Amino acid sequence: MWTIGQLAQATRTTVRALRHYDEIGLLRPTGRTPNGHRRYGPEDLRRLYRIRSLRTFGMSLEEIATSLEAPGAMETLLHAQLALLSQRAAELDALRAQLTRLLDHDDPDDYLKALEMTAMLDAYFTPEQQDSLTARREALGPEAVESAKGEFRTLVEALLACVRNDVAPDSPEARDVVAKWDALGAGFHAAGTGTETATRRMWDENSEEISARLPWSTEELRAIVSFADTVRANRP
Amino acid sequence: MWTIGQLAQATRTTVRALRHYDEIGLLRPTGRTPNGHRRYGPEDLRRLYRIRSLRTFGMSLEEIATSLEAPGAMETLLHAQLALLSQRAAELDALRAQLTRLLDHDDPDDYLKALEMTAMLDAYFTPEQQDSLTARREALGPEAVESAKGEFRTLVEALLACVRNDVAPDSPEARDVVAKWDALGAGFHAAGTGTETATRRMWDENSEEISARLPWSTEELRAIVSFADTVRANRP
DNA sequence: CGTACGACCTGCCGTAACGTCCGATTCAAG
DNA sequence: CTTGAATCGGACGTTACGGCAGGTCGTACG
Repeated sequence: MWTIGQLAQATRTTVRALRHYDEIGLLRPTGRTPNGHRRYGPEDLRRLYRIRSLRTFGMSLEEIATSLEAPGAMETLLHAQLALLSQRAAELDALRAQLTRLLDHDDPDDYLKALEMTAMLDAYFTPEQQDSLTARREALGPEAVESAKGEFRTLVEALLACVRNDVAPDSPEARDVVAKWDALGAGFHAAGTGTETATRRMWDENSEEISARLPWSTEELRAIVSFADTVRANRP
Repeated sequence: MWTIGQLAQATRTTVRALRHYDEIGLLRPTGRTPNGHRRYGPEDLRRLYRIRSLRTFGMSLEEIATSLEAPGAMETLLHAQLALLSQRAAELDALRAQLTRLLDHDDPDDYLKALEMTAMLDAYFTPEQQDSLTARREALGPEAVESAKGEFRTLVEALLACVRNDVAPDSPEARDVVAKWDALGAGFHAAGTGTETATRRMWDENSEEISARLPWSTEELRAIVSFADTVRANRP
């Protein structure tokens, strides 16, 4: 039989934790001395060892309580906990990869924009969609991505010119530049992933933020998007 | 300019979280309408994106606040966070391996004893010491471990016989059996790791619990340990 | 014999990042 | 004008304890 201090020292826990376990009914001491001090016996020690062990595996005290009362539930819960640990490990790896990419970025003087982009992507694309996008970019190769950036600028200027000159939405000229525009975007979206509509939503709802890191104003971008919509609507 | 609800929806956060950020001064809205409703501007949105991004990397709101105020601290903090994530990943892997071993154990009908043992090991051996012990066991091979278990039982019985028959602690018979006992234990301890003294402490402080899963009583075990001590003390 | 000290007791507040619920306003629409 | 949705501030709940306050008990020391 041990006092609470002895038990805490023997199991590398704290007196406070043991009192907490007593409070919530997880580990009641075998008895009390006449003056009210807790007395722990060998059975309590064993139970405490089980508790501490399950806690290192990340179980909550409530889960531990139920698993210790229902003997058959133990194996199930341990397997569930293993699955949970594996899942968390996978998530952690993904996060680590993401953070590594961010730190390896070619523009290391300003992480703020990159941070905003990751959060924006998180808000608009599911993890699978993000994987699809990066896979697509990697398949295209970095030089293709760079040339796409250049083409993007050219197309934006061309569309802007159309808008400024009031080019008719059903003219072959307008149709040609919009077709090129759509083809450029399509190169980055795998079919059936929904990345196109997500991109569109992101573009619509964050045009101000997106324009903040592009050399055109919100109004200009909005104008060309609306113009492109009209052109598509007027296609045969 | 957006209301709190619009901002929450656009960034996949919650109204409550935004109010919380306002409360702690992490993200103050640009202004308020005359009636007191919060109004968020583009600058707020960008800041929120940074906040959410840093949060997915596991930073606390306090860390985020400091890193957003001090622009130079950002890179340092991101690297520190990457190191932290890597460390947690390693810990998670170790836990997963431990839990897998426990579930693969050859005695699957009773996890309770195994759980008690893992907690006991955690309490008495540092992680390095535990690694050293398992490495030693694996180097010896499973058949050697099994034969050691048998030899262990034989030696315990021999020591018990010595105690019961009041064999003199300086007799060659006693010295022989204690030498064999020490040699058996030494086979599992790598030199300089401190596992021997840790094992001894564990044995002394948990003799009741250890005896609970051995076919001898606490008193018998205590008696042979004390006898062995005497024999060692009487060695030339 | 008094007292100082250590170990124990109960009870209460604090933590991080919000979730949830409350009653009171205020907005937008019909 | 009324109704439903959105917003406001305030308060409490969550997890697994840490820490502190104020009181009790036993013992060792001067």
